[in-house]
Amino acid sequence: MLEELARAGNHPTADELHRSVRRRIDGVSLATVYRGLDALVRQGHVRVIETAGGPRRFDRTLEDHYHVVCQRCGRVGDVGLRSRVPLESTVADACGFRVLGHRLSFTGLCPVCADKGKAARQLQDGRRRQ
Amino acid sequence: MLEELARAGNHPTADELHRSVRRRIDGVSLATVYRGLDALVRQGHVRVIETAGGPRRFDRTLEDHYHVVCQRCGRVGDVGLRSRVPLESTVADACGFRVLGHRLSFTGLCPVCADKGKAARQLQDGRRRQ
DNA sequence: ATGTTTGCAAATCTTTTGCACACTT
DNA sequence: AAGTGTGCAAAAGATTTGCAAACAT
Repeated sequence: MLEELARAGNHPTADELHRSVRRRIDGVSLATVYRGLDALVRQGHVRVIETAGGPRRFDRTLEDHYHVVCQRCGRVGDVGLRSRVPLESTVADACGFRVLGHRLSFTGLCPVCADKGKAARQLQDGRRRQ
Repeated sequence: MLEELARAGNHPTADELHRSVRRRIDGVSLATVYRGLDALVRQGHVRVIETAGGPRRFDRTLEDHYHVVCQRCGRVGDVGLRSRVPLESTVADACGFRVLGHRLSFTGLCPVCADKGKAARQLQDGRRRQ
């Protein structure tokens, strides 16, 4: 149900999803979206993407994969790569914690913002040469 | 100045730092701590640790290193390990973004919480056997 | 009738900001 | 007097929660 609506965006925030859902069923509150997402996450149908310093995003791809976050617009992309992170036992030795998992994400620029950046730089170069 | 006070905890949140600072200089507001930290970060004297789903923490260790976050109490430890993360160009190929960096952290249990967990488990085992 | 699901508004938590006042040069 | 730094209170953004009304069984 909410599952169906999740495809309205690829890695939506609760708020984005709320807007999408609202388009078909009017009067759905943001709280309901949060509660629905929470249920779906608890049932394992949806995964949470915790991006540092940004709203939570939700992902209906369940296979293990990493994410790349655009540092300009926040858009999130998938990175289908098997882990190359140091073994957890190695880390445990290095820090004294009992290590249970890791969290890895990449930062950069999405295609759209990379283009914008390029355009801006060319504009500057132009001005400099005037 | 604030630098000096940062050693009141190892990876303090703004709030923890505020409490520490307050102990010596009374009447310092949380806003001032935030403003001071912001300045120190901009000057490169302090680094920010963005922990997924928790308050920001601040780190006066400037060398590159990773962190391990206790999933029970939020305590943060250092992990001095050189990166073994896939090359950024490899990732870029896999996702279409212009990849500029990565963020890696480990999750687990700090020594204190690991002990608590162990104690709790032993208690349960005891009950089960009664 | 009982239990679950909602919408709404208010509370929460972390961080930022507007503003007036103090302190400096 | 102009500039900087501060406290306070309010705003901000994301998420959660209490509660009463709506719905379902």
